[in-house]
Amino acid sequence: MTTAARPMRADARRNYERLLAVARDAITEHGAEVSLDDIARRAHVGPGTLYRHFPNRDALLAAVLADWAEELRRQGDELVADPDPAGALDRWLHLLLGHLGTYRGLAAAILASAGDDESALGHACQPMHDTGRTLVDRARTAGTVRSELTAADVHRMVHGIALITENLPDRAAAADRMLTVLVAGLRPPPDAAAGH
Amino acid sequence: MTTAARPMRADARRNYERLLAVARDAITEHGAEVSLDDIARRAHVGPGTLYRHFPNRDALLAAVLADWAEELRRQGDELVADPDPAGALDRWLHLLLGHLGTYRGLAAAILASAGDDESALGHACQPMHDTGRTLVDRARTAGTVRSELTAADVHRMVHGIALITENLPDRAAAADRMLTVLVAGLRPPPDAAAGH
DNA sequence: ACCTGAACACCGTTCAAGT
DNA sequence: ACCTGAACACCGTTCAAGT
Repeated sequence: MTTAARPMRADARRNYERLLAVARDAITEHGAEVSLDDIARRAHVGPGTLYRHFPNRDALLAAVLADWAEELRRQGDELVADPDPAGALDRWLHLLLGHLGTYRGLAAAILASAGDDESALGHACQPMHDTGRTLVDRARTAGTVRSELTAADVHRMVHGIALITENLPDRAAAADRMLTVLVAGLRPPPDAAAGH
Repeated sequence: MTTAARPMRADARRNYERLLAVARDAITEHGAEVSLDDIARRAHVGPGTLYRHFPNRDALLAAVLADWAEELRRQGDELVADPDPAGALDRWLHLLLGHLGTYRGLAAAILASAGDDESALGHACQPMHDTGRTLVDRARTAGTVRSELTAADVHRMVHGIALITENLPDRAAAADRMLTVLVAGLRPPPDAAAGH
């Protein structure tokens, strides 16, 4: 569902598609905070046309990320079906961190929109958050995640790692080191292992 | 050293002090990304006067944070003198995280300025980074921090926790939970404990 | 030596006028 | 129904003119 199902005038549809393609390129090149004016200019439409199709930056991001979110949801479903709670969660966090590295500024945008029902981006990322909740809750029940942690805590920390590594020259390696720390730290301390 | 030692014309000094006081209030209220124009207006000076005293936002932040950085350096020195490597590092990370929560946007600003020699803020935070490096290196040598981690990794992760918690309603509690995860994850895995 | 504030090049956003 | 682009209220930053 890359495009809306509702019929659209031919020129409007062309503008919509062009804006989406241009936005994807612009965000790839300059990050999620790229100038909306710039996108409109590059798509050869007035700023008003961009706003007609995408009432705010979040809506545009949500549209650009539709396939991105769908792919993450699909892979998340597979992990939810995986019988190993600890392994599935670890793989999910790796997957999530990798996906968050797709565009600069992405982790910050998603973090800011999380839980905001008004935000199109928050809505687009709901399946992702649901997957995380399922996997964290299951791992906590299985005793491989500290009891005091919420799923939101864990997701937020992965977003944090994406945030603080996105401008590093050795981005991927640094992110891996930090995710290893996070994953190790999630485990309950040894003396509490039998408490559940 | 809240003010420069170089002599200054009386009216210039008044403007400097007023800008600093207004900036501190404005940053307390609206975060580190508050409008510089707004600060100039509230201090009853033209924007040019603000720029004359503080050539950019980083310079203003560095001036506002002078006492902040000094206090952190002082407490860091005490911890460097502490004979317990693991305990001193843990207390330092708690201290740092608490200090980063003083102003919204502070962690992001410091993170962006870290290692930039042109940045006044980067310069102001150098003692803080040095303290962290000393404490992390010592703990790593003592075998209580994973060998692959750099001091920058650890500091960055603390900044990340400050970043992702700064807008939460239960900011302090969430930050504590996350720091516990980080501190636990820093430890080398059990099977590598004897490797050093 | 320092201050002032107009001016510039940008933003995001809105909206009256067009087709 | 949709597009256009001028207009508005903001930015950060610079600089010629004042004192």
